Amino acid sequence: MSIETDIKQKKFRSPYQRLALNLIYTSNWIQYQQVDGFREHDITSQQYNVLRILRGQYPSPIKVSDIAERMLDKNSNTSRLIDKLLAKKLVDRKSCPNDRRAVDVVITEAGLELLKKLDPVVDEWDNNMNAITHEEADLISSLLDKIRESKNNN
Amino acid sequence: MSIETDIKQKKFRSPYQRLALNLIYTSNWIQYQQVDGFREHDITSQQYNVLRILRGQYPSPIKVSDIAERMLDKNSNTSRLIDKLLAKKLVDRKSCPNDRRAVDVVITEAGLELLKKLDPVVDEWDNNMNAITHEEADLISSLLDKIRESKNNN
DNA sequence: ATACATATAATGTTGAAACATCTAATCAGT
DNA sequence: ACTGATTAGATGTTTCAACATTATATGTAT
Repeated sequence: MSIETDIKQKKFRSPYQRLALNLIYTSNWIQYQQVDGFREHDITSQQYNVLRILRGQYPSPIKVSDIAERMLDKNSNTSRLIDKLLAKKLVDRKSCPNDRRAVDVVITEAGLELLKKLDPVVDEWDNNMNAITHEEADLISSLLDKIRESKNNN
Repeated sequence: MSIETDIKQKKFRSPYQRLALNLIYTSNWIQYQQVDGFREHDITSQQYNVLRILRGQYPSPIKVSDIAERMLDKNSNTSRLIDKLLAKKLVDRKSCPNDRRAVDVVITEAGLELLKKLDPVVDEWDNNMNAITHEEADLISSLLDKIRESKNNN
């Protein structure tokens, strides 16, 4: 459905405004799918995001601040997210030997297994985008990059 | 900056996955701007969203459920959002004469004035997208619509 | 070496989101 | 008209997000 129909707004102040609303709306739409899908695995999208970052580094540990830097939601409270993951034994945490302020985090076997189980589910969500081509997806990605880029140079 | 750099992830499982992450990331990025900008006006993005919906109907009233339907975040608790707006005297609320279950909401003069003050600010955010053209913005919008459309038909 | 600034993570607090439940009004079928 | 189902909105509760503050460790300049 067009964004006009979805939010029942006929006119926008500019194509940019329509795009901004569409981006937020579509992002929410994607995230609802995820929240629903992750619920039965007793994990949140943010926790999943952390686990995936940890897998990207595995078997190397990674500091809490580096995790925070890589998250989609830069405001998330990484300390407490890791508390939750630790309670579920999906990650290990130990003080970093080189810098006693820092804390090293590693994904556990159980964490890796959970991700493995979730991979096909997540792939399926992503592939639900196949109403557009790979090339179109890449085109959007590069245009979004361009949008964010320009603002940083203000 | 490219999404690869922003979230420091070099490889994605597919162009669709990169797009999904980019959409969420960019949506968050847009919303942070808004939260910051609205703060000094003592209003949240969601409250702003409600006010804009109300202005779209002005001077007609609109039911709470109709507001909920038009919101970007379909899960928001519209009742309590309107409580907040009422407390700031930005909206009026009265029982709907035709259906005593329903509640009619109208934006007040103060609400309209606030929106008027915010319009140039919001336009400026939207126009920060001018690293891409109007045509490119419309192209993205229509591709996003296509993505959501396909899922509804599953 | 000391003092001050910065970096890192944890914690405290407040308000909102998420979700379920509840009440009242309306509708639909008999 | 009566029953059950549905709709609309409000409210209760728990968890989480947002933001500020704190504690400790490290870096830097004198």
